[in-house]
Amino acid sequence: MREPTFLVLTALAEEPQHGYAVLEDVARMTGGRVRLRAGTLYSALDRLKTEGLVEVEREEVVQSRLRRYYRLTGLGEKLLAAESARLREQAALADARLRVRQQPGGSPA
Amino acid sequence: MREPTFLVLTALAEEPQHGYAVLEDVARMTGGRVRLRAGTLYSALDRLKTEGLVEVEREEVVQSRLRRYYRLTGLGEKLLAAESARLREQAALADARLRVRQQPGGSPA
DNA sequence: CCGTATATACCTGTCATCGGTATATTCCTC
DNA sequence: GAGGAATATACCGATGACAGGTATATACGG
Repeated sequence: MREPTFLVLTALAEEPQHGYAVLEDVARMTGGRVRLRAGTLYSALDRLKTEGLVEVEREEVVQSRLRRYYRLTGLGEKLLAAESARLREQAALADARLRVRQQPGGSPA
Repeated sequence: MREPTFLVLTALAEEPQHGYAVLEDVARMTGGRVRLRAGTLYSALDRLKTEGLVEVEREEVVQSRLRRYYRLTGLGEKLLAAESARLREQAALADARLRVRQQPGGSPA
């Protein structure tokens, strides 16, 4: 799973959101670093829907514009949690190696 | 940066290693989950060398076979540390959202 | 002598993502 | 009321990291 996909799932983890709200949420969560393109977002949502990680919760029409709300499925929740654990583990691996580098001498016993 | 690239940099963080050793190191670090293909590894090393994140430390000939040792550069170290921090932040983001999901009621003031 | 392990390297395909564009409506500005 | 920005969804072509396979050469075990 790549970063944009992970962030889309994260945006939907708390409560259902429509596409444009996800776009803004991701930008806010990352402090403006990640600004998803519309193409990235909607193809990701379609893909995740096909994979059963998200589903359409409801559709609203606000000011003549369609809002399609996506919700994280149970499967999506499990996968996001697993992915999050993997990220933490890899960060820990890298940090441990980098610490040894700064403080040479190999593993301390 | 994708997972294989991150793991290659991590493998080189502690001390220089040659290609095949990186392959085994990554498999060991991930408990066998990630087994890099030779094509993935060597194209990644070439790419990272071009980007200045790794460099060739030395070349040895062991049993008539060339061993090319790669070392993480200072730039590579900085980038790996930054990437590791990013992974931790994203994991924290996802975990926070998932916790709210399990325990509904929004942010607790 | 055949398969496996070590070791590097190339080459083709795939797929997520990027970047741009199209569509439509509402709000704000001039 | 014309033009631009924001909202909202959707399609399309290009890119680039990676997967998977293959080629190469040598050493070792059966």
